[in-house]
Amino acid sequence: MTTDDSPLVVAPQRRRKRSDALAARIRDLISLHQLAPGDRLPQAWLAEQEMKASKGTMREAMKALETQGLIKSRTGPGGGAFVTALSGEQAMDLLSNLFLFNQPSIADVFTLRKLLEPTLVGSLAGRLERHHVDALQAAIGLYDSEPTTAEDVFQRRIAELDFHSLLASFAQNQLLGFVCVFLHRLLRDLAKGRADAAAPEPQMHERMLNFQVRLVRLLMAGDSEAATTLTYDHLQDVERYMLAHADMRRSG
Amino acid sequence: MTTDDSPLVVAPQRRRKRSDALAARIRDLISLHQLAPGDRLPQAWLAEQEMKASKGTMREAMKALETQGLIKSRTGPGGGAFVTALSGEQAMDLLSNLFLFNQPSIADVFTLRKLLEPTLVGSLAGRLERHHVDALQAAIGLYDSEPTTAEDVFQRRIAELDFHSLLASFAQNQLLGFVCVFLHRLLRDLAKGRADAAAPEPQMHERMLNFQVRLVRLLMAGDSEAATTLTYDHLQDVERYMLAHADMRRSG
DNA sequence: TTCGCCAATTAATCATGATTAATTCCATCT
DNA sequence: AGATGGAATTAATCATGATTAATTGGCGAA
Repeated sequence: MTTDDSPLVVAPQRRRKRSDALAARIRDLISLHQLAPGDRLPQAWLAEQEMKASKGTMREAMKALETQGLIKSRTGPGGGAFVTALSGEQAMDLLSNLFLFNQPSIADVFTLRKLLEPTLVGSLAGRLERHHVDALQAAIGLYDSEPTTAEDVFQRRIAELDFHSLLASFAQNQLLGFVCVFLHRLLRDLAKGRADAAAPEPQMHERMLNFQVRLVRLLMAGDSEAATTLTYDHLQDVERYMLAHADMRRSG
Repeated sequence: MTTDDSPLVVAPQRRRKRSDALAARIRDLISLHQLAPGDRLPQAWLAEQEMKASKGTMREAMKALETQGLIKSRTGPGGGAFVTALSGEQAMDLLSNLFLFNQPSIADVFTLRKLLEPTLVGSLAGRLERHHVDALQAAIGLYDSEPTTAEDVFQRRIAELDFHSLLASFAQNQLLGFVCVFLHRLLRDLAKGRADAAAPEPQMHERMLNFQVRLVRLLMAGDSEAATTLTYDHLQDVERYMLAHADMRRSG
């Protein structure tokens, strides 16, 4: 290793900003001291002596940590900066920026859904508590008529995704649940981007409803295998529907 | 130490900070004007007149956007704030905070891996370019001897994950690739947390190597099905190994 | 031409107070 | 008791300059 750090050759990374260094330092201190969510950050760390940074720079560092969901600050007596656990919600907000300019295709999303959700749903069989079932029942879109306006169609598609997200949130495997909920979110975003065109298939809503009711029944009965299969078939159906819809839109 | 269950009232969401409102406003402006990565943010937006915020507050807002990976600022003539696309790397950094306090179990991660990676690898069969193969060959850990020290074992486990991440990065389905790479990252973090204990199974390294060589051969031959199966079996093997290792550690 | 130095440009940081807003806690008041 | 009205506390924001650092582009020297 030579002492040659000529910036012309290897200067992709601009020198780290002080505020970033500060944020990293504080993060390290948190993990070093094993602070848990709810714990307060010693104001000594924030006393800008720590790394000779001025008030404003420290403020930026705190803002960065707050944006990362690591801390939250409260005013008032006993206030200050507190460690928090990044919420799934917030994590998805951050993650969604990844696909802001490079949206995945519907097919890509469904590839993942078909691989993950059947297993997820199967794992729920026989494990639903009363409140789970109640929540699912409440989420089932019990409209008695076919949707009429395009807005109607859109609303029900969203409701359908909400139902799946609710299911996913019950998963024991939180990682699995998180990924699935995020996939649903991607689909919602994709749907919003093209909130138009009425339903090409009048019976679709009926089939959705049918699926939800049957699935809950199977889960309560503890029939894991049937629930898995039903979910897979349903996803296949929905994917076909969405792709056809996308095609329609492209050609129309 | 009491467990904190205070927020029964669902936290009356403190009023949004001005800096956050500013950041949101700018994000909206970006999407409204359809700015693409590389585009420069009109300094008019940043002129603190826009929402009568002072310099410091605006600075915080910019820091938030930068942390979210939406912008980057450059000094010098022609400098300023520029729209950027959040990189996968950065996205994983942000996402990893989600599991900082609530780490998933090895079994949970492998549940996802076994569902996703066989399919991913199968999709690569017959699609590898020359440079892909070269990269894979280079990544194959061609050590001729079994690892000796614990550090050795750790290094090779990391190398194995790197190999899988490299594979995943070649996937057509970027979403699938991203999730898999993130799973590997989780495992690396888990491994770092317990970088100890020498290899309980001397032949493990050999089997890993064997897998990598055979897999590349199958992929080049375009045998999707065999590659899929091989990957699944391999994952099963590695999972068993890691779980046994975790058990050892718990009992030791 | 090619290299290195200088000037111009623009963000980053420093410095320093002052003012405003949110929140808690306690002491009255009803 | 329960409501209410302050203090007291602490973050958030405002204001204002000044100084430092990174970067670009051009100009003259090798």
